[in-house]
Amino acid sequence: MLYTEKMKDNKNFLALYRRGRYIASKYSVIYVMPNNRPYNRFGITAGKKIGNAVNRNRAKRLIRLAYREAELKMPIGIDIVIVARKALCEIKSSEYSLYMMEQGVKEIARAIEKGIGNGKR
RNA sequence: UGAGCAGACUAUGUGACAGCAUGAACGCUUUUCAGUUCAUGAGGAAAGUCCGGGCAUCACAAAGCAGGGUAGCUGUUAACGGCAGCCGAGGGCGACCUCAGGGCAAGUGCAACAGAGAUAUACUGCCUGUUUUCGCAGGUAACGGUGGAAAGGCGAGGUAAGAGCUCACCAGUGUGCAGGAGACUGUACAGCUAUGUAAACCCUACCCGAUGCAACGUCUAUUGGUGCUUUAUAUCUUAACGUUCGCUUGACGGAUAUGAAGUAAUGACGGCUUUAACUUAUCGGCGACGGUAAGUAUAGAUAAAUUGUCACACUCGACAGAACCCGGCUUAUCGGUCUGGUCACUAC
RNA sequence: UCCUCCUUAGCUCAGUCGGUAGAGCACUCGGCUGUUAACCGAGUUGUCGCCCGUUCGAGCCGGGCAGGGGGAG
Repeated sequence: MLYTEKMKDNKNFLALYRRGRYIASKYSVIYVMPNNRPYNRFGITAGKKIGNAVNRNRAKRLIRLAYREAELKMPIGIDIVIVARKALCEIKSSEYSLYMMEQGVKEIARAIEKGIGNGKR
């Protein structure tokens, strides 16, 4: 990935869940928050609810793929965490990529603008 | 042809484009990052973590107790609670399958309800004596019912009635002899009849030190507290304290306080994949397995890699994802293929 | 990676050493009251998580699965 780091620490995840904005859909929940850095930080959550190891790995793969394809359109300087939902492992990958390219990026951009607005207030 | 038994193998395939991880080479560059090309890239259960072993550490890793495990025999193995062959018991017409399969003839405990009586007894009975009868005393345990189990079973003799009291056969126990590596089998004799339950306590034989790769090792930033090591001073003494899951013994370290110096944590790297390895051939063995020869190199990540889309083919694709590594066991699973026995029916 | 515990009525829990499983709340019916609540009386409710085994007989003993909780690094 071009300008993205992996997010590893649990405290970053927790901070994002508490303070970030979220975009929910049938397949996933996307948390975003500006981080004031020259790069993005990216994390994936695939919990036990989704299923066994095969399903969790598949969900992670699909999210990574979709993020890679949509990366160029993303705003820079945000923390982003995608939480997989159960419906994600039953669909084709193209469907989720498409969703990410068309809706996801727009929603993220809008959420970031709002988030910055909130921060200023 | 149908039904059934045992064992082994396999786990969609091919192509195009895009993408991921590791390694090598190339070129760029002080180096790194990024790039190009090539190679390789999950399983039969990778799972559950139920056993066993390697490896590492615990200062020595010791002895006993406690605790835990195993339980026909012989073999196999690094080891095992696995596996193979055999023995015994049970099931199936059979191929074959199942068995925690040592000891209640050491001790203790438990056995509800029913039943006269549950480890010792006498209700209904039978017989003898006595008695007008009722009943009483004695003998006896075959018959009756209860129960999972009633003191060997069944038949004959015997007797007042009966009883292993006697005999034949059978079951069980012990001893001798024969066979076998052994479990055990066969046979002769003897006295005797002994309820079940050790997946109840327990006894016998054998085995087990503990903790787990987030073990552990190397390098390194910072230093307020904390732990450890070294050293100086003071105090206490040969008993206390500390060390190894519990207890005892042994062994080892003298201990505590204060000051000074060093070191550990964090992070990175190693451990991390070449082996009790795999494939083929051959030899030994009924077999598990072992020996020899040749060949092969075949995941190693750390928020964690094998995928996505399209096309074609068919039997239309189940269960499911390595995390230190092996040998098993158990559980999940769409199907398919092959081999060897068995039974029934039909035809020749 | 490893260690432990639990699963019983609709809910919360008892059930020691094996012998047909209970308590409280809830629910149903009747009484009391002008009516409701409270109170009194009576009653219903279990594949003891699932599957094997040991035993004459398992909620209980042994083994294997499943689900859930807690803990250590």
